This record gives sequence, C-alpha cells and structure tokens, in this order.
Amino acid sequence: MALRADAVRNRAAILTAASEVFATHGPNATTEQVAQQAGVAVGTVFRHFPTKDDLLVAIMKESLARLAALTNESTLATFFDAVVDEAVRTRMVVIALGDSGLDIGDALQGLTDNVTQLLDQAKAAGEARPTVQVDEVMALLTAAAYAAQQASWTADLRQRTLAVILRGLE
Amino acid sequence: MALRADAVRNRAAILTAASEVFATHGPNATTEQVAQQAGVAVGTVFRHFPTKDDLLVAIMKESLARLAALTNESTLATFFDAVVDEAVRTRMVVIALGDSGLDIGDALQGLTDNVTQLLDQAKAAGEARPTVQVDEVMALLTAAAYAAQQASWTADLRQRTLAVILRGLE
Amino acid sequence: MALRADAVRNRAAILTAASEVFATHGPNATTEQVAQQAGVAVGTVFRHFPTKDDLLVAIMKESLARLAALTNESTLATFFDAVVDEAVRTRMVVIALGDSGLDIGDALQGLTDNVTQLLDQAKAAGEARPTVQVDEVMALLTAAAYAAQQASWTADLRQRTLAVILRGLE
Amino acid sequence: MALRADAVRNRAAILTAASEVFATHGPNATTEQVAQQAGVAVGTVFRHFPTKDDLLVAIMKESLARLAALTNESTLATFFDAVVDEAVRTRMVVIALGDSGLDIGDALQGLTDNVTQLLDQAKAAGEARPTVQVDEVMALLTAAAYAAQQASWTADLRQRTLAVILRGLE
DNA sequence: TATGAATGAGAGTTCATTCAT
DNA sequence: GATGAATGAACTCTCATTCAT
Repeated sequence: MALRADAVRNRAAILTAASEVFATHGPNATTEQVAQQAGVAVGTVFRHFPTKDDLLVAIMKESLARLAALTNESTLATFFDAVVDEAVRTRMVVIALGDSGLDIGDALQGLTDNVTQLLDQAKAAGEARPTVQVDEVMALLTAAAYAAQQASWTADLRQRTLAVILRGLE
Repeated sequence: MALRADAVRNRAAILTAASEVFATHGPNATTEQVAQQAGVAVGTVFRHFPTKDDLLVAIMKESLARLAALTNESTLATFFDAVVDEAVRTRMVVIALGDSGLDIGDALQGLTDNVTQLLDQAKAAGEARPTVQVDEVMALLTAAAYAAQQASWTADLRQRTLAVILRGLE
Repeated sequence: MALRADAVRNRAAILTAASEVFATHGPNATTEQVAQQAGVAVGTVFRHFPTKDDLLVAIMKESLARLAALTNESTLATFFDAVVDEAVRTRMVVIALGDSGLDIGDALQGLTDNVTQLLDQAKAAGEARPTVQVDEVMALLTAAAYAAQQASWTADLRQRTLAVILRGLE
Repeated sequence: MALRADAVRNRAAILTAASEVFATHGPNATTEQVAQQAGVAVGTVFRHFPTKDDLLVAIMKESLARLAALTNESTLATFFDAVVDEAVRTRMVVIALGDSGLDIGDALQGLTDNVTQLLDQAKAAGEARPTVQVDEVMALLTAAAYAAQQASWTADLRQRTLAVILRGLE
C-alpha cells in the first residue's frame, strides 16, 4: 500500500508525459522518449503499460473521458469548442475519434451517449434541426478535431470553421 | 531511349503501387511492400524516390493535382464529394491536406487557388454566403476528408455529414 | 524467532516452487514466476537466493541429495529407476548431472561416492562385471536421465531402454 | 543470379558461425554473436533466418542430415560413435534429438528411418537381439549424445560408456 | 524481513537506405 | 537502370537485480 503511492504517481507522470510526447511527435514517438519525459526508466513504462498500444489506448481513453465529463456543463456549441481544445492539446483524440486499430470502442460509445443527450438538448432549444442524427454529429466532431491540427489554424479560422458546422446543424 | 521507357513505366507503376499500399496499410507500410506490389525491386523504388518521404510526397501531390483538375467541372457541393471520394481511395490526401510535415505546400496552394474560384462561383450562385473565406472551406474539406476515413462511414452517413457542412456555408 | 520461522518456511516454499516452475518451463523460466508460485514477492526470492543461479544450484543439490539418500535402499537397477523418476519430476537433475557450468561439484561427488558403493554391491552380486568403473555408470545415469525427458517417453519405452543399459553392465 | 553467389556464401557462413557459437555458448547465445562470428551484420542473419528459432532449427537439421547421410557406411556401433562425435562438435544435436520445442519432426523421422535399417542389419549380423526396437535405440543415441557433453568425457570414458550400451543391445 | 515498483542493460526483430553485381 | 543482399541504427519488450517503503 505504501509503495502504491509512488506507483500511482509514476503512472500519472507517464500518462502526462505520453500525452505531451505523442502530441508533439505523433504516435510514432518512442516509448523511450515517453520514459525520459516522465523521468523514469523504460521498464517502468512497460510495467504500467505492457504494450506501446496499451499506452496509446490509455491516453486516448483519458482524453475521451475528459470530454465525456464535460458534456454535463456544455451545449453543443461549447462542446465543439472543447473537442477542438482537446484535439489541439493532445494529437491523440483525433486518432481516438478516428479509425485507429486500437481498442477504445467502449470509451467511444460512452462519449457518443453523452453527445446524444447534448444533441437532444440542442434540438429542444431549437439549435439543431430534428432530423440530425448522432452519428453525423460524431463525424463532424471528429472532422473538427482533425482540422484543428493544422499548424495554420488561428483563433479566427477556428471560430469561422466551427460557425459553419454549427450553422449547418440548425 | 528504350530503357527510358522502362523507367517511365516503372515510375508510374511505383506510384500506383504506393497509393494502394499506403491506402491499405497506412503510411507505415514498408517500402518493400510497395516494391513488391509494383513488381520491382526495392532498389528501383529508391532510384526513383530517393526517400520514402519523397514517395509519400509524390502520391500526395498526385492526389492533390487530381483534385485540382476536377475543380473545372465542379460546384462546391460536388467538389466536397470528390474530395471525400479521393480520401476514401487513398488515405493519403487527408495527411496531405492536414499537417504532415511533408513539403507539399505548393501543391496545396495550387488547390487552394482553384477552390477560391469554386467558392466565388458558389457565392455568385447564392450557395455560399459572402462572408465565407477560403481558408475555412479548405479546413472543412480537410475535415470531411478525415471523417471519411472511418470504417463506419456509410453512404448515408456521408451524405448527411456533407449536407450539414454545405448547409452551414449557405 | 517468530520471523525466523517465516523465513524458513519461505525458503522451503521457494525451493518447492522453483522445482515445479523450472520443471515445467525449463531453466529460462522467470524468477517472477517462481515468486508467484511460491506466494511471495520477487524480493523475497532474491533475499534467500542472491542470484538466479544460486536458486538453480540449490534445487539441483536438493535433487542430488534426495537421490544420494536413496542409495541405501537401492540396487543399481532400482537406482536407475529412481534417477529417471527424479529426472522426469524435476527437469533439473539432468542439467545438474550434465555440464551446466553451475557449481555443484561437491554434491555430485557425494552422489558419486554412493553410486560407487552401489556398483560394488552389484559386482558382488554378479550383476555388474568387474571391469565396469563408476564414471561410466555416472555417465549412463546422466544419459538415462536425459533420455527420460522426451515427451514421447512411455513407461514401456523407459523399461526397454533401462533394460538395455542394465544388461550392458552385466 | 550473380548476387546469389554472395548470398549463398553468406548463408553458409552464418550456419557455420551459428554452429560454432551455439556449440560454445549454448542456445542462449545472441544472434549478434552469430552475426559477428559470420562477419556479417545482424540484419543479414535475419534476412536468411527470419527468427532465431529458424536458425536453431536449420543447424539442427543440418546436423541430423549429416548423421542420416552417414548411416550408409555405418554399423550400429560406428554410428553411435558418429553421433557422439557430432554431439561433441555441435551441442545442438542433443537438443535436436531431445525434446526442444522446435519443429524438426521430419528431419528426426528421416534419421529414425535410417537407424531402423541399421538396426535390422545389426539384428541380421547377430549384433542386436531381435526384440530390440528402434525407439529405444533412438533413446539411447540421444542419451549417449547427451552424456558426451560432459567436460570430463575422455576418449577412454567414452569408449567404455558406448561399450556398455552396445553390449546391452546384443 | 517482506514487498513489489523501478532500473537499465540487452535481446530479438524491423526497415530505410546503400551498393556490389 | 534494375536487382536484391547487406547494413546497422532504432525500436519494442524482457528480466535479473536493486532499493525505497
């Protein structure tokens, strides 16, 4: 139990490090790089995440969970913003939302459930037309997340792009 | 001259092969795989494209050029469709349109010019509001191309997603 | 004293576990596996046996000691049987008897002494010809132990193989 | 075809090197060691033998084939000698004859066939009793091969040990 | 003394790239 | 120009051993 504290701290450090490293260098960044950034040895990374993919999956799920948690206090509009924020911070969400071969189906489903509620609220508020379905909203979120990766993406461009999507949903 | 013909044929075969291979297995596919698919030896691939990145760049530019050529006979709506088609065929465009780190700036600029014309026509036809700028259209094209990668992307979902975007541009 | 009891119990548990684990998975089995089987943590294994080789040596010596103890109530024939039994139970004896590089010289010498007596008795009983020397008997024991490892080794095959060797000693 | 010469030479060099290295350091010796001994880079070893196990299997089969070839000009007695020779030269035979998890079943069967003939001849010549079966002869060959590994194995000891076995077969 | 997390040297394997033929 | 074998740096993962708790 005592040692557990260190372990928990390390696990967190590794996840944080992994987020940063993969965000900066993409998913091909080395496990070694992650370890260094986290200030631990490679072995420690592998003890916590037996496979590089496990690590990837973990940070993706974290990202998705973070987003799912936000849906409570969001409208569809602010949620699009949040997704873009997350996508900019960790390049991973986009891979997560997109079609990686990694097993994150459940986390994705969880998010989809929350987005469904958001969509229903938006419909009730007259901000989304009744015919809109969740899957296209998810697709558009993915799309927005992806577009947000561009280096040239300014605050202004971002605002204009999201505006188009939101207007399209009405 | 006879050899030159072979070389030209090989270059084409390699590009075709690369498109297929990278479309199927993603950009981490092996140069060796490309060579096999093209029916040549690895050395030949490297003679034509000194670097794997060169090969990647080449097929991206091809994709972008193909799209640029289409703008003549397109409206904004049909062009979105075309981009999605190309994105589905070669997974590369999306990387090309997106922020890959590869040097395809010029090809991208060429496409942007053509899209500008398309946008102007759309505005003239009342299909895009006057305030819309090219960069957000490019962003949305990228976004659509990306969303199109999903395995779950059905014809119906595609239609609905693009509809949202197009409606948003009006 | 109370703790000492624990320690003693642990040492025994580790040895037993190691026997089973190495018998099943060969000498490349992990120290971790041994620890789990013994129901202790790795650290404990290393406290008792500073080196994996030490552990290997310990269980080998145990095996050899077990066999040495048996010589009192054996004839050459039944002893061959006993060695084969032990070899089947713990894959280690065979390594022990063979040329492992591990330091078990003394234990081996102890066994050799006992076998010498067995051989003398056999000669007296007319079951081994006078010219036979211990070293070839030891070699044949090793050989039998090794042959016994085969997966295909049936009770019948075993009996026939040992019969040949025993007949050869007469 | 031209390069093939180099490749063939390398393949042979690797096999030879592997034999020596594994004979000296056992099957846990590194692929890197093999490569160095062969005077090639690791990649070359893996090009010829995609897996370390493939390499192991290859030299085992070579050994077994070498032995199988010898049966033509052997009697049971001289064949035992030959097996022991081979076992001393390459530690691998013994592993091959024994129960490795490696897939050499066919090569082993091939050898068994030849030994069957040798046994039949021995029976005809009155040097093996009619009741002896091949499987125990194979077991004894394995056993002899194994015993031969001992560091202490002198020419004299070897002769005496094999004599016991051969006498037992009569 | 026991625990089990951390270490880090290595092992097997891959792959872009080079170069002899 | 084409071939495909060779290269070797790099990468993922393992495991004996150490050490903080």
